[in-house]
Amino acid sequence: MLEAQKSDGTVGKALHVLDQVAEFCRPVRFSELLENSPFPKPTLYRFVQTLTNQGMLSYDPDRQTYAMGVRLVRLAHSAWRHSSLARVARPHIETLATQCGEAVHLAQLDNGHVLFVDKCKISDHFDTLAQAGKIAPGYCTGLGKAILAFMSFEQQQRAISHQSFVPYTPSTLTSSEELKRELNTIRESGVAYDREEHEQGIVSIACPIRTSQGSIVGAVSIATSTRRYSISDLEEYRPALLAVAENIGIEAEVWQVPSWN
Amino acid sequence: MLEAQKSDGTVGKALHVLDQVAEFCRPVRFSELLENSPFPKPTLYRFVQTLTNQGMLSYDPDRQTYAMGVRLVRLAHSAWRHSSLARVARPHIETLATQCGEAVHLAQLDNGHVLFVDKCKISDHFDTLAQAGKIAPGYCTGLGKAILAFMSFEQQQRAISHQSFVPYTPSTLTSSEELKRELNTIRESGVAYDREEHEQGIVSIACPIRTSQGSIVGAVSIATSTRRYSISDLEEYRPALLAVAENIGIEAEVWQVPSWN
DNA sequence: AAAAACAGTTTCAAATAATGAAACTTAGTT
DNA sequence: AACTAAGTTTCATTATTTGAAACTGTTTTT
Repeated sequence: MLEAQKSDGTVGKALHVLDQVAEFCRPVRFSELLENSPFPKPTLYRFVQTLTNQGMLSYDPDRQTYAMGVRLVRLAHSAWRHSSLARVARPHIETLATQCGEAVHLAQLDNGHVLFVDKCKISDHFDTLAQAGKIAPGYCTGLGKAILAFMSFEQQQRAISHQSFVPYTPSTLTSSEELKRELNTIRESGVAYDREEHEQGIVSIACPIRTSQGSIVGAVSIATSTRRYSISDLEEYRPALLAVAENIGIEAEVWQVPSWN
Repeated sequence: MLEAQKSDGTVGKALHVLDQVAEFCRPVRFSELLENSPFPKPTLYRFVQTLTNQGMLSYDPDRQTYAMGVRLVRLAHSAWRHSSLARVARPHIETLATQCGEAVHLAQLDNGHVLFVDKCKISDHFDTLAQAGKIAPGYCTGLGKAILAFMSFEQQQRAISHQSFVPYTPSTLTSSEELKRELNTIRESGVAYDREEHEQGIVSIACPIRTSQGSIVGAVSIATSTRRYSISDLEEYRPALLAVAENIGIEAEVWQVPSWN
């Protein structure tokens, strides 16, 4: 499912180990890593040692487990400031969140997955940091579909092939054919919906953030609970959402946020 | 000043390049990197290529610059959840921030530098994410001195040797001797002060977060502006601060947050 | 317009570091 | 005490990294 090392030598392999540890979403033992690893025991062992030395992993001697290291949060600070849309988009999504009183999300795509780079919800403003960096699937979220719909054909093919099509809820799209049909609709209308496809009771309206040349850099969405509003209620914010996405796109271009085209 | 690769082979070198890029605090050209690099041109070139392939760096073709890549924010999400004090400390520092109405900071030490892992200020709650992962010097911040004061002798020596002793303000301690004297005082009193040593007009009171075995895991501080309060006003919050630090220490132990002892 | 300077990229043989089967050392069971 | 599983080390083999030098393309100077 996840892969990234076509032929990037030792460094690529070591980074793959980092991904593996991250995927566990909890501190993990060496033997657990070994089971899911393409590398033989001593090789994996040395990678883990090196990464720990380097502060990319941290080792808990009591529990004998490895977790992601603090050095990453230092490095990511810089990433967040310079390579993500978040810094540029922050004021825009704050305004939008205040305006509609719902959770506003901002995402980029990272290797086929929707990467949340910022979140803004007026009622619980302390959740932000815990959310940034979180990943969600591309095929069953508003943000993901909005991004996928506006990629170039080759990128889209590649990204679609990375999707797992796990049926999270009854409304989840479960095949690349269904997804492609939906993406065509989205490309025409300019807006994507999440109709409880990822989580029961959560719906959202999302739209792509693009540069003036039309290259996709990310997506914004407004999410809400079905207990409060329906999809059609969210329609109300459509113009505001589109306007925000456009403004972010323009600013991102000026600030030269890297896109993937 | 920064170093981390004793002998960690190719992977260590590649990660050193990442650090280099991060240090620039802005998108950087290959040639700029080369000037500050211990590696010969083709070697550095290949590292940068590999890291870009891997999404650890991102390349802007228009400006021909490299910046930290989005993959880092994904990886750091996991780091923040599992290796940092932040998750455990969050409720405690929120309470403290509400109580005193000033900015509360949480830090760990990363290679001799104070690494902000969380920040909580009631009046501008959207600054959090932008702050997490930021680094500050250890010798001239309340948080840094609180951590340094309670390290083992060997660690302290190593950490002190990493300090630059740049005189940010007239009150900055500018030699290891002065710093060591101050650290002794702090070790006795259990509290560290920043008397406008890093930034003119900003003072803080900080105290260490330790496990029951006495090993240091981080520090909490309350910071304020001299235009509103003086150091002696902050004294008022000393008991609350100490209590919060103790509680975080206890919880961190239960949750097995990795320490550096 | 030619020449020079510069930034970025490729080549290739030598040097070095990574590899993994097997052996070994612990720590935890039966 | 014997057994088992997890973690660590060894070492000859193999594959990757290395960097001087050469090359290409772009910009600046003459």
